[in-house]
Amino acid sequence: MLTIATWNVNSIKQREAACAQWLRREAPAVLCLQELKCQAEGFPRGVFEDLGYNCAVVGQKSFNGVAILSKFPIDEAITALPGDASDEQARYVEAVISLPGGKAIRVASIYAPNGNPAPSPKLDYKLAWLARLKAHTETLLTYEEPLVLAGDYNIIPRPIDVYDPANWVEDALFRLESRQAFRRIMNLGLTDAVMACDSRGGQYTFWDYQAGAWQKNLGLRIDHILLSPQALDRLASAQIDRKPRSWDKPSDHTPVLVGLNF
DNA sequence: ATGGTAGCTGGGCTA
Repeated sequence: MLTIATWNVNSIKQREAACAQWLRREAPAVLCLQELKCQAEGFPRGVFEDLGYNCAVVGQKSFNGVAILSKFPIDEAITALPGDASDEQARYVEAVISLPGGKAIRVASIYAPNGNPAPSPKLDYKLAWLARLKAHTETLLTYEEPLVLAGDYNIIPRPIDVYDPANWVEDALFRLESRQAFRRIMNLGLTDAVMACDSRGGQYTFWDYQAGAWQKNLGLRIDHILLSPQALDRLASAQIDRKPRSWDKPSDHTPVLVGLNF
C-alpha cells in the first residue's frame, strides 16, 4: 500500500515537530505540504531527510510555500504552475516519483489562492489561477498515468462540506464562480478521493482558530486529493485524520490521506 | 457591527 497525504501546516517552522511526529506515526510514502511561510533556504530539510524523505521545496518569504516529501526518488520537479511567468506566488510544485519495480506516479502539491475579500482583485487572481490549473491538468491527463493533485484548494465543493452554507455563499471559498472553476477541473475526469470513499458531508479538513470553531466542530472541507482515472483504479482508502488538529499549537488544517494499491 | 486567533514581522497583511 502506498500512502499519499496532504497537509496545510500554516508555517513549517511552527509545525516542524508536529510534522515529524505525524510522519513517524503514519509513515506515508509522500506528503504534500502547503503554507510553509518560509523561503526554501529556511525549510527544515534535515529534519525530514533524517526521517528518510527527499524534499522538493518551493518557498516564499512570509507567505505561501509548498513542498513534496517522498520516501522514493523525486524526478522532474516543476516549481511553478504554467501559464503566467509573472506570477511569483509559491503555490505549486509537481514531481514524478519513481516507485519500486519501474513504476512511477506524478504528484502535485497545490495551494490555491484564498480569494477573499470577494469580489476583489484577489478573487480575480484566484479564478485565473484555477483556470491555469485546469489548462495544466488537461495536459497532465493526456499522459494517461497515475496522477495525484493534492492540496488546499480553498474550495468548499458542496453545501454539506461546510457547517453553515447559507453564511458562506458570498465567501470566495463557496461562491458560485469559485465552485464552477473547481468543477471545470473535476469535469476533466478527476475524482475526489474522499468523496469516492465516503460521500457524506460533515467531514472537515479546516477549522478556524477563532471563536472555538474546532471545539464546536464548525469546519470546512477545502483540502482535497484529486485522482486521475489511472490513480483511481488503484484507490484503496481515503481518510481525514482529525487528530493533529487537536494537538497543542495546531495548524488550522488537518491531514488528508489516500491509500493506493501499488 | 465588531471582534474573535494565528503567523510573519516589526505595521499591516494574510488567512
